[in-house]
Amino acid sequence: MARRSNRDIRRRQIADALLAEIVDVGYDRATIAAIAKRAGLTPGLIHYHFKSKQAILIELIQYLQSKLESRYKLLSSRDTDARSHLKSLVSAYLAVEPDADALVVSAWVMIAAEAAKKDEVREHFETVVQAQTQQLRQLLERLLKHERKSTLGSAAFVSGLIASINGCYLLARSSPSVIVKGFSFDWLWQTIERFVACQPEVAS
Amino acid sequence: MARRSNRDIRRRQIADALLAEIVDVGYDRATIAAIAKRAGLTPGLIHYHFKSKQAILIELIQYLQSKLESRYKLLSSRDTDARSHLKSLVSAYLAVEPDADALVVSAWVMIAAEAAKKDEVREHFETVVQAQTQQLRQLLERLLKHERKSTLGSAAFVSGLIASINGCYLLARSSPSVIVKGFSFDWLWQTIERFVACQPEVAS
Amino acid sequence: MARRSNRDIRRRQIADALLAEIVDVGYDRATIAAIAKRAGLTPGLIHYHFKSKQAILIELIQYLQSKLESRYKLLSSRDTDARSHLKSLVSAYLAVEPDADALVVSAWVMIAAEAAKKDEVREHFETVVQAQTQQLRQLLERLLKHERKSTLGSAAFVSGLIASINGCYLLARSSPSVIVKGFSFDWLWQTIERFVACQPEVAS
Amino acid sequence: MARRSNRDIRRRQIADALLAEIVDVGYDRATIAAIAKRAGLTPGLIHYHFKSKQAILIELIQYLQSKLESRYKLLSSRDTDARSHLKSLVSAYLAVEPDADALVVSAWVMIAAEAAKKDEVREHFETVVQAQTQQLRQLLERLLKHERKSTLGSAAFVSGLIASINGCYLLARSSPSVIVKGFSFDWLWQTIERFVACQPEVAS
DNA sequence: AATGAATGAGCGTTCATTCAT
DNA sequence: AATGAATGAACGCTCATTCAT
Repeated sequence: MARRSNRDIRRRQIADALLAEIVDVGYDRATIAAIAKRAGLTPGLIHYHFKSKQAILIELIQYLQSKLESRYKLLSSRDTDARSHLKSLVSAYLAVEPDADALVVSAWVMIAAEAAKKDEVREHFETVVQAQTQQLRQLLERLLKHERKSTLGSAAFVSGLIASINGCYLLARSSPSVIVKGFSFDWLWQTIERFVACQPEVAS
Repeated sequence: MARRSNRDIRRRQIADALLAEIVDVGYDRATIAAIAKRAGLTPGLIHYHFKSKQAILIELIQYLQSKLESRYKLLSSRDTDARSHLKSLVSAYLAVEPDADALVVSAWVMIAAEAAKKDEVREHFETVVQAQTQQLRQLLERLLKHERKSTLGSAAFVSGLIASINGCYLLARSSPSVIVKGFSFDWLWQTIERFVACQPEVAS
Repeated sequence: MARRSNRDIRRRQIADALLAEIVDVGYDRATIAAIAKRAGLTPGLIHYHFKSKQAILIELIQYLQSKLESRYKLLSSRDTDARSHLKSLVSAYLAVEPDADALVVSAWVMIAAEAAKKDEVREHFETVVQAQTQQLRQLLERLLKHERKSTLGSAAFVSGLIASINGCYLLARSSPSVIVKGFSFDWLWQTIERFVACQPEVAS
Repeated sequence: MARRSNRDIRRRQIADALLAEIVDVGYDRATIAAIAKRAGLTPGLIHYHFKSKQAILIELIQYLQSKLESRYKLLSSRDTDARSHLKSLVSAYLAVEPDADALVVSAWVMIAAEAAKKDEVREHFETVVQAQTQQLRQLLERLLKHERKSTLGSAAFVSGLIASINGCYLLARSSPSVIVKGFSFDWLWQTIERFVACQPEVAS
């Protein structure tokens, strides 16, 4: 009659609490005590489930990646044409729709800053960025093909888009006067439209 | 008889040491002891010249701003046509030329992350971002006018560019595989060229 | 399974250690390390139980107040006539009986000095002084009524008595040659007797 | 042609600055830098004229003693009858007249607190308290003799008065609600009057 | 699985004192 | 006599981590 392990539930709770703390005060200032309190747990239990604070962050990064993936799948099943499909993804990345995920993207840039400092964090962070890049690239190339445009240079363009998304979130927090609400999406979408427009057509 | 004040020299030394520490370990992990050691000073002296660690950061931000300005003036005097002038500025922002300023831009994103957390830092950071935006906008509009294109939407476009620049630096540190050397400049310049190309012409 | 909380025990231990340190070296020179050592604890634990050094002082003030109250209750139950009741209270305030409470009164003046400098400490200190004043006043007026004397001016007189008590303790530490042992009680009691003697009688 | 030494002027300046700082923040929080600034001097010069911070305090105590003495002499030459003479002295101790000396008495209790902690300071402080006691006693006994009252117990009574004066100043700072303006003088004077009234007459 | 007390290294900061000029 | 930079020890406090229960 051994109790069912609640390991996964607890790890999720803790990662969620770290996410919320990062949004509020950043990773460095997110203390174990605060994370525990927010998760409704005790400090000692945190280290029972995670060997270190950094381990929670890495779990969180992977958790965010899985969220991204399921969102991508949801989008894929819903949208029909290539353009609106891509638009949905960019919109999702930027959390245009005001939902709980707005926190996620807001925290993302704080995680990026931490990844810039710690090698192990960077490894996991980079994996997610690469996945994002792949997703965006596939949708963009689908659009280009549909419009009978060349996909030449689309990989590099997409990398820049990902950088821009992160930049928008960084500046939204550090220079809010420059990035007004709704701006990011418009800018990105127009940049994409211009890219598509400027791509040479392919011969049929 | 009285000692000559070396205040400014020391403050510069200390700000430079903080800059170097930020590049290496970020702002939070840049301890006063490490800053002092790097500057060849004793920890106590740091607080003789600065009232707090944050005060050093703010001095550093202003110092970087003045560097930006002098670089802008240098560019203005050198370049002749609007296009190469703008190109030089973007290139300068991205420290394409391999000089000591590469550290500056590399640190910039870490400072942005700190600005995202502390109000007083944000104030000073934002001022510099606004100044960057102004500079870039002036040069872009000069180019547009020269090419007889409309300047409609140039302000918003420039804000996005600044965000992209910051995003490139963030990802260059947190996802280096995505942002290979030289990529950032190319991407930004192409994005600018596409913007110019897509702008409507103005009637003469 | 869960650990039993020893919070109250620890807080008491720490407050007691602060009390002892204040007696020895005063509040300013009572370092967290010294408090911890005296309590047989580690420095870090002090701040686990108290958010700041000042918080320990405030807890100590409240603890001393509760001690005063219980002593007052004990006296009330023991003494019968008004005069000996009052005498007991004054005697208690001055710790005439050589017990552990001698430390309490000796520390009291150091706490007063700190209260003179920090607003939050003053608030709590003042509350205790007001309570002392009330207690003394009630007993004095009971005595006056018993002797069929007017209670006119008794409130002001009692305030002066409280000031005198504090003054005696201050001088007992800073000018011990002036305040010899046992002096304080005699002086205060005679001053009270003279006050009672000089009060006008009331008509029956 | 050696310059006249300004030693005494500087020492006085510094002691005055310490006095002012004590009034504002107490002795412990009176930093050398703040003392220097208030005196219009530089930090290094403080230790040129005094070997330590404590040495300034001791000089200040002696300086205050000399002030007391000159005030006593002034009073002695002005007042005629014993009662008003005594009243003047008590009034002077309490700085009833709103002059610069109000600062002196306000600082006195802070100095007493410091004397309670440091042996060397206590020595000098005690000397002044003893002098005060002598002055007060002489005037009180002159009054008693004039009124043909016994001087029995006057020495002890005066010690208590000095303690009360200090207590009033302590509480005026740490429990201002208990000691309202003007209260101290009235209380002390009434206590003195009652003492005189209760003293037995002497046979002529 | 869970608790929360306990640890201890390290942080930013203060400041009396010293010293080269 | 005077300057003000420099020193270094000590402080209050933080917090990831450990551990007895």
